[in-house]
Amino acid sequence: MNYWLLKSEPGSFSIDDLARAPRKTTCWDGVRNYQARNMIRDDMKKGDLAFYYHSNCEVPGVVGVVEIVREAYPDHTAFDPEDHHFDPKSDPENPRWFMVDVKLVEKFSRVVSLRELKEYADGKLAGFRLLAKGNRLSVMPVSSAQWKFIRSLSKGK
DNA sequence: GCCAACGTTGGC
DNA sequence: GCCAACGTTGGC
Repeated sequence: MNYWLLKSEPGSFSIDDLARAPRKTTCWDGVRNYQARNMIRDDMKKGDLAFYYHSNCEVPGVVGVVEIVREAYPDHTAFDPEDHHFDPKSDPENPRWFMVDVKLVEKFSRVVSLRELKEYADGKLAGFRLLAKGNRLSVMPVSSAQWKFIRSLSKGK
């Protein structure tokens, strides 16, 4: 089983939006980066767990856990000219972008903020992709050691 | 294949 | 709102 981190802007779709969604499940649409696409398409498996990360907001950080409940399938929002994520270079015959479905497992009782995670950049979280300079990936792998550590932070304080 | 211009991301 | 970092595009 693999662990992941998924970024979402809470202004667009927050963990509370997910909590209110039918079956607490949503399709993770709108990924338009090839590295992220490849991980979604090739490496994300049903049953994998992912941190839900709020980006571009007042307190960026990890806010909960989701489970991958459906493996990669074409991101249909790329086919819709009305959609914000429309990409004319993707078509149903030869889809360029993919998405998975995720289900809410747990919303943390507190935010594990980016600021807090950075405190461990040279220790427990050395090498964590999220903390790498200039990192902009919206989907990234998390090692099991990193997972356990961040999970323990969420339960502390 | 190079690289400048441009758009996006995302912390602050 | 600013701006640095990065990815993509397209002319050559």
